Amino acid sequence: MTTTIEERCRKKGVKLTDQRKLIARIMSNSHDHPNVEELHKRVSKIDTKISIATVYRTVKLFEETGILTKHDFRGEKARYEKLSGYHHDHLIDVQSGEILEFVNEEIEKLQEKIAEKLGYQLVDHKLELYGIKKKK
Amino acid sequence: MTTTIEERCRKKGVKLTDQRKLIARIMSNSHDHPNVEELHKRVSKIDTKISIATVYRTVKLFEETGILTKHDFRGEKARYEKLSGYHHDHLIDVQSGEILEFVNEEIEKLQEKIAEKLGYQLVDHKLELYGIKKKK
DNA sequence: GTAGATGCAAAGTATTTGCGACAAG
DNA sequence: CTTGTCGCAAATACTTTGCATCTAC
Repeated sequence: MTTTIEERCRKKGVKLTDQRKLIARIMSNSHDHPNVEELHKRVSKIDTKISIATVYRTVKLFEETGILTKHDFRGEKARYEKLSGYHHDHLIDVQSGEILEFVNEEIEKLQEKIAEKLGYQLVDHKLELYGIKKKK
Repeated sequence: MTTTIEERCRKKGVKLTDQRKLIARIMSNSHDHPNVEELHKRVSKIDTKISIATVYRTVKLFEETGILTKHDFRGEKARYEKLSGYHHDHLIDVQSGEILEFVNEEIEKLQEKIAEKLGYQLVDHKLELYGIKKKK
């Protein structure tokens, strides 16, 4: 895991500082979508000297390097997530704030088709569902 | 058009000030998705005294009243759009910044289905496609 | 007349940046 | 060594808010 990130950094000529390694490691082990403040809190537990400016700089760098993705969910501050191999979208529980991930091939294909019809080649997309839990 | 907005305001007990009427009118006549700064520029041409704070307060109010919707497209400042009767999603040209609107029933239904499968009732969603124009 | 709206400037948030000290390659 | 990074604090960008004044109803 960490090796992969380190390799990716080397390939891009990105210096591997302790701070970056730490942020990479924490994000690799995080299975949620922390915002910068929360991420800073997590890394601070290990490196008490790390500044939030470095966290901001690093997530931005990692986003450009393709290690993290940024999410701007409705009304919230930016959250980050490790870029895992498989693509997925999100469903946000508007009551609890919980975030579920899902994959749906059919919807992916439809999006391509729509873009095509409009004369565009899809380079990216964002699909967010907002819902409330059903009681059975 | 304007009548409708005024009616909606009365129904909600929202006072109809000149500033609000003006903002409503400008948004009704706008067929794009201006951000607050741009909207303030447009209304300022007619009412040179209107403050940007009022524009911020009004778009927020109109959003809650169901007159406008807010969009947070990737990396841009918040944009607003009049809530027209029909629902649509957006395709953003990543090169020119142009925004196209589209409707696709199939995708709407799929989203419902996905939410359902996850045990949720859909209350809202956001679908944005980012693409580059194809040359023929 | 009164509750609520406005304009202004000041205060918040979230994020970025300049700079001298420092560390990676 | 040299180039890029770090921590810090100051700066920026966008948005909200306190307050005295004014306006819709």
